[in-house]
Amino acid sequence: MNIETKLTEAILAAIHSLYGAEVNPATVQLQKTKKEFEGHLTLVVFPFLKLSGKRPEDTAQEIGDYLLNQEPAVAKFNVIKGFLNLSIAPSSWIDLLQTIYADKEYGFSQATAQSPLAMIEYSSPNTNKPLHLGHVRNNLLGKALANIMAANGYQVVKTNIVNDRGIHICKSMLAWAKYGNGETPASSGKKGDHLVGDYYVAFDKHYKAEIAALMEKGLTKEEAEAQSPLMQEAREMLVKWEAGDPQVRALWEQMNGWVYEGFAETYKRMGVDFDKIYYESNTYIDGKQKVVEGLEKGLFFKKDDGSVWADLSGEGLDQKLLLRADGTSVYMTQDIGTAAQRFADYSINKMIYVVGNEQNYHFQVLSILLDRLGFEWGKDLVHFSYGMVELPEGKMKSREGTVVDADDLMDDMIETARETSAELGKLDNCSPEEAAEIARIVGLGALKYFILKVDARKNMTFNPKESIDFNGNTGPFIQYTYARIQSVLRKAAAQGIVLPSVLPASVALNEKEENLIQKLAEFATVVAQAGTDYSPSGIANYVYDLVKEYNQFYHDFSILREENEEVKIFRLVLSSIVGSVVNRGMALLGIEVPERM
RNA sequence: GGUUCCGUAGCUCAGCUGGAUAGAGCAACAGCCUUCUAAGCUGUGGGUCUUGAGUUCGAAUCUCAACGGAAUCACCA
Repeated sequence: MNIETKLTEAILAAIHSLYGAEVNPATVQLQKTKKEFEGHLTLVVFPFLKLSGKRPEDTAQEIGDYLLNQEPAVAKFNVIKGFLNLSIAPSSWIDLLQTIYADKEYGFSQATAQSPLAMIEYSSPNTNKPLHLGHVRNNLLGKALANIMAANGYQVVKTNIVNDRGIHICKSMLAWAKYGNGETPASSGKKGDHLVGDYYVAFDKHYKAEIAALMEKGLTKEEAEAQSPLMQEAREMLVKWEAGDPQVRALWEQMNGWVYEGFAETYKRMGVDFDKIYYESNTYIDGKQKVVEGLEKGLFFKKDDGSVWADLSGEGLDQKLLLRADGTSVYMTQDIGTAAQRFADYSINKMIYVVGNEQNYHFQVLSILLDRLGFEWGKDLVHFSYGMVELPEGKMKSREGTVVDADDLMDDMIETARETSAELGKLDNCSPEEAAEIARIVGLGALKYFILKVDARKNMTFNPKESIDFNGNTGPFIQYTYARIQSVLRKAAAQGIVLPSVLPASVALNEKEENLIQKLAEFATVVAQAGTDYSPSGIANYVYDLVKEYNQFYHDFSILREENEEVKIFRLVLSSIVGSVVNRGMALLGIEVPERM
């Protein structure tokens, strides 16, 4: 049993016995003892002064005496002001470690068919351009969140809503048809999403040129934009698409197909995946349907021009458009339709949308609308809102060409990892295949960890040149520690040492070992906390703390050269547990760990 | 202007269900590789936790206000 839980119970018993009072377990504040003081756990006694009617020091002393007599886990204690510092008996540490060691799923809960189902939407790309740095943050957060929810006993469905319709894809299609010479991914050797993205850029270029030419002739910018033949063609194409024009549809399917192939490659490399993908081209009709139903039920209202609105002034918000006067749908309509399809497909208990914080308002509204429309999870939907990724020069602007492409970024990271490994001579004994694999794991690990360790809500700065280094609080540092643990374990195995399944009972622990055990025990709490807080960064920072703690231990105490056989075995087991927890923590973040590096 | 979020070391970030002298990394400086992987370890310097009130025995943490920054308040998605 967890030491903290055990102590909390003992403290409750102490208070009952000493002062005859039942107190709320939440008032028992146990915290880690500060480094400067002796002890492992500290009880804050201030909340109990009213019950004892005594000074803080005396109250702490009384409780300490009681615990020392009644609770075997307490070996000794000291009192400083209102703080009761408890020292835990070594046997309790060993028991705790044994529990963690024996439980391969320590800290995780398995989902059953009865478990609540969480659907997590993330990524949500447009089909007119490749994935960029913003998507990278989204994808990593979404995947990590899915892992964390699963570890907390949810059934998890990962989903993606692809924005595959609208004027943006028509622009790419039109540009390809006009300027493309029939170029395909196969003929050009370009990745499909990049190819389509290039034509999106080409459209913009030609469009800009048209505007400029029209303005030369004396038109205002607005007039020029309205008259641009290219833009008119794009709009006509959208109308044809909506009408189901076979030619336009065929081109649309062909080009989207290229994009999906490209995305699939990027996703695979990034290590993200989906259980179910929805397409807006399929859901927007349902959305309109739902809105019409809502209108009939009197949930929404119609304006004179025929447009349909929701009145949210009761919730302190404005009126929100749901259907245009011409009957076409807007973003909100599509999200309602998507929600309807999802609800029909799965019995969702919790819906989590991983979407940037620029859409906070949208999801506030969506939550209310879904609730009105009768979706059970609508009121409690979670908008897992994350901040923007900025570059040192400022925000990414596609117009200014400062967008960081996801594929390029991963290439760069892996290349940097390869170079660094080579400089350090790490790969001298590896085959080229092994070296490439390690570079991949380390490069991607650096990228993923760098992004995930930051609180998702915050805007973050990403400096491709400087921000990614491999020292300190980074993915490679953690991976490196893991690899070193594996190395020690391999060497031990080579010496014929077999790790026992039961720990030696009477090892004298040093302070570093006690700290490590305490840190390992926190893993379960941290995973649970990350689940309720939707916080991958909580996991990331925990793993770093653990690794840092282990590194100090590693440098202070030799493992394989330890003469006392029992101590050696104990330290090997401790190392292997640290390795296992690090591995599982990183797995929650979607980060691989290498066996050597 | 309304709403939401953020403000902690020179820089990038932890810490936030209120607890003792606020922590890491980077950068700077000084040590440690014939010894389990130096992508490491140790040490030094660096802070009015934006500001001001309030609640409390006790506030970086909770409340309110101000200041600074971001997003949004589109018949774009």
